[in-house]
Amino acid sequence: MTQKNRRTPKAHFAEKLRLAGLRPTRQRVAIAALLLDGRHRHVTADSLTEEITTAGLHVSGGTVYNTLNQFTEAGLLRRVMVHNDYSLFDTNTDHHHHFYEAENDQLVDIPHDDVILAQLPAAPDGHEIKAVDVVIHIQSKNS
Amino acid sequence: MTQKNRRTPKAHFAEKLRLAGLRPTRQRVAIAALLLDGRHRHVTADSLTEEITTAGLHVSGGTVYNTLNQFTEAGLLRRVMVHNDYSLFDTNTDHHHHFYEAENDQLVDIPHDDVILAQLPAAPDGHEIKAVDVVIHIQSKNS
DNA sequence: TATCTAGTTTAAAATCATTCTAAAGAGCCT
DNA sequence: AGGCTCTTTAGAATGATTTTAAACTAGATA
Repeated sequence: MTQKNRRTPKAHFAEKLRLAGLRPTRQRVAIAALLLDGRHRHVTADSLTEEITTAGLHVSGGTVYNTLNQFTEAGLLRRVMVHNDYSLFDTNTDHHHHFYEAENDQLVDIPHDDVILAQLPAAPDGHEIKAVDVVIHIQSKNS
Repeated sequence: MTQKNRRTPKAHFAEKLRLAGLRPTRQRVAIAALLLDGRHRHVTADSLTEEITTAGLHVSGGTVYNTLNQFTEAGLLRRVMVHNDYSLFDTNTDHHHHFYEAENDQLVDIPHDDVILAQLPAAPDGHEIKAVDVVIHIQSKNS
């Protein structure tokens, strides 16, 4: 069982980063390999750092934050806004929405088509709509 | 022109606070008079502190934060989630949505009826929907 | 392959919004 | 007025994130 996960080799992520306009450094490739493998999930600077450590690697705190921001800027990640305690990033960049349970800080994806916006207001003069985010706040029934 | 704004006297706000389960202290009444006069706007701990100062009053930083949180908890204010730089509070607690322009950190209300949600997913098992927030991210056309 | 340079990473310090603390003060009930 | 609890206060503490300045590296060039 010494076989590493090689389904998606480094070169693939390096290329992905180049296409996104980011120089594929060792750190960025490592983080891309962890976050951009197609699995949809939500991460924080903290949880990502943990993953990196678990993978036997080390990336400085500043770089974790920088990378998360750069990936988001480049459209490889999506920032989810549900509270102001710390930043949440979604590895699913497709257009979709979220359920959020504040009590347990639980975030759950909602497929795009499960929400139908039958009518939207026109953007204010000189502006255009970039994205529409729907957050459905939920709570457990016995509260 | 030494006449003060007395359209909504202190007693009115003290009563409002009592109904909300909050002891009407000098500071809370002062803040209520500034925020709960029916004008719809968005404030931050900072902008509120400024208003208080402009009104010739003083309330400690801790109390400004506590009051904002307590008012929100009591349903007198609504927290708006559009970024994680600092907390934003909306004096309009009616159900409504927002346009948000990140570039200038501009937040604009959208009347409730201007957004029609024709279909929503069912809440996860054991949960119920508490609120649905729609944030329409916009940008100026020449960017 | 050696060299260069702009872009990156690093650890540590700095920032900044927000919360906590312990002591002083103020509603409000009797 | 007395007293009990909840509040306010200034200042310290917290914690996520950003900044710093120096060391490093990807990638282009010679």
